[in-house]
Amino acid sequence: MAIRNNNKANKNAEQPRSLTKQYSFFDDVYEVVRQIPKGRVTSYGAIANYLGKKLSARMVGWAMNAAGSAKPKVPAHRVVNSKGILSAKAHFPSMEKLLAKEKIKVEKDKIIGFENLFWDPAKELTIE
DNA sequence: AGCCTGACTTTGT
DNA sequence: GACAAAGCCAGGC
Repeated sequence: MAIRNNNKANKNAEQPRSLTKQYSFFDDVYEVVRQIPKGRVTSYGAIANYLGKKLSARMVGWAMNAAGSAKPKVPAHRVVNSKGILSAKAHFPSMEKLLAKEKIKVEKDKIIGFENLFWDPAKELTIE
């Protein structure tokens, strides 16, 4: 499918995990999510894939759960599942409204023109 | 340490 | 196209 992206050259993530601070895989997720351009969306799988595919898409969703408590705002509303459905809406009801502000049309919890608005970090961010 | 859960994805029936 | 099952790995208890 068009959405899938078996990128394998992303092992060398540019995210420094060292430093004195505690590093979490969550931080990577937040960072990627924040890179999502306004008016565009991506999927959990795409993010997981970008972070190294070793991870699973569930972790991204799990990270989003904590994202609500993240200090910098994380546009979790721009992250949906592979079908373009607002699966996160159940935990983040305001996302539909936020999407509307970005001119993203949603019908029955599904993003209209999802494939067109899809933003794949592994592709768009040009990994090295 | 061990078991359960989860904002997912893919594959098979 | 709808439903079921398995794989995924980090956190919470």
